[in-house]
Amino acid sequence: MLQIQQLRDEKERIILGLEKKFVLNASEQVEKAILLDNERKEIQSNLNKFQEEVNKLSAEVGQLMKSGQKEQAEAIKLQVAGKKGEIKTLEEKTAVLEDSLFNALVVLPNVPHVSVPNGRTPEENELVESWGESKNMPEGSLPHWDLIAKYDIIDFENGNKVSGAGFPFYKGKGAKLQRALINFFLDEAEKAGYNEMQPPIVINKESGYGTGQLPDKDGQMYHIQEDGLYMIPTAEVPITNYFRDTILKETELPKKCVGYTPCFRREAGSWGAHVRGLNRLHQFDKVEIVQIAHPDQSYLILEDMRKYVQGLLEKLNLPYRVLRLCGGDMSQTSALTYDMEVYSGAQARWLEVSSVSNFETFQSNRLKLRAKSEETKKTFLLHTLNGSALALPRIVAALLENNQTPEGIRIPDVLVPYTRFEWIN
RNA sequence: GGAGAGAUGCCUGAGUGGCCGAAAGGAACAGUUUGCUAAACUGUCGUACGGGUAACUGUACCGAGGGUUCGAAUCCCUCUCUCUCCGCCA
Repeated sequence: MLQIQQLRDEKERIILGLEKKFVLNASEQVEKAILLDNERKEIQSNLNKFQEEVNKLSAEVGQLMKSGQKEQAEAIKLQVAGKKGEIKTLEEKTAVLEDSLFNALVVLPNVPHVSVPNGRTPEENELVESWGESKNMPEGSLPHWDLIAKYDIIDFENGNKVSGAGFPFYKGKGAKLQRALINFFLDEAEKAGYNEMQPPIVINKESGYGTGQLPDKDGQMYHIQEDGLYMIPTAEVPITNYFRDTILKETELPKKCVGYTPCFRREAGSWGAHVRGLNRLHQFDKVEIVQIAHPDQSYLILEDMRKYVQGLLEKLNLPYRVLRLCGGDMSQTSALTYDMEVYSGAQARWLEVSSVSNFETFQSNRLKLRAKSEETKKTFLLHTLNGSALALPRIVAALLENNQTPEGIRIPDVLVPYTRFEWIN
């Protein structure tokens, strides 16, 4: 959520940014929020004056009672009682205004970074770099869903029976490959200085708001109504919320965390073409990296995280490209997002395998995630960043497709110590 | 799930209606001194929203939300959470 102070201080930049994300009536929405806040301030300072008077008078009553001047005390009591109605009214007005202001702010998306390209559709994303040869596979190459069936490593039919579409069983070498990838990703992250965490996979409403999944993506999360809990769509949510309501020391920064969790997405409405096999699931595994950074360093750290993810893809020998998402293709909460896409030769298309983002203060504002400056002794909001490192299903799909041979599927060298087999055949 | 106890600042913990935004101790930070793998002393040490260039100042916050009262950390109600014992259990 944007801060009202940002709207005041950088109105023009905010409005332009919102327009880059195609927010309707951006200028009017910003103006409306500022007006609401002006009104709020006025009423609040009015209320504070009344409260000050009441506090002073009440203190006098105390003094008078002590010195036994009962009658004067009674007179002042009446005075105070007269102001109570006014205070009540002002309090109610303040509450209503605060609520309206919140509602006006919470619907605004984050403002994109200056480097974010203009554009509305995925085609307008900017190609930043690419690695490896993205060639189409030779004649007779199979897409991963056929390979899965051929080697019997993932079972969609029984997943369908037991849970529903999008909840497959991984079997035999398919299951071991999952385990290998998770361990490989966690070990790599640890080497890069990330602290491993195993977070809860259900979260409460407050956490959903903290990282911005609520109210925006309400329908995308599985909701356990009876307990008021949501199943996490990504480990970003519990790990970032771990730092909710905290004031860190500058010397502790940056905080680097990594966690593996299953992720759950309802993906309501987006079922259809292009989602065969592993391309889109309701439950999938992902290793997520999260950093809490000083505002001065967050963009350097973002580059660092991006390079880290690219390094993983290179170790797995998967050809990829890096895109800087355009305004229209970015999420509500992000200020700058890089997508990593791996080329699937057999499907002849790019598959998004990772998304690395800087949220600046958009999440930390709601999270109340701050640090205290050593010099000024003031608190300030920190920047939050995260990225998939990596999400399994599409990595598995790409590995299967790109490494298929007549003899079977070749496991990349770096994974063999984890799988303890070299071929799926 | 049953019974009881509790929730105070970074931590421990005092505070049962006005003198409490809150004692004391610890931790941390700064300074002084003695000196050397530290000690002693002194000082600083919550957050948010307003006003002010600033010093400073007003208000709110003692788990959350309501209530009583001229006045609430302190009394009442509701909720949440924690702990202990019992039950159940991976």
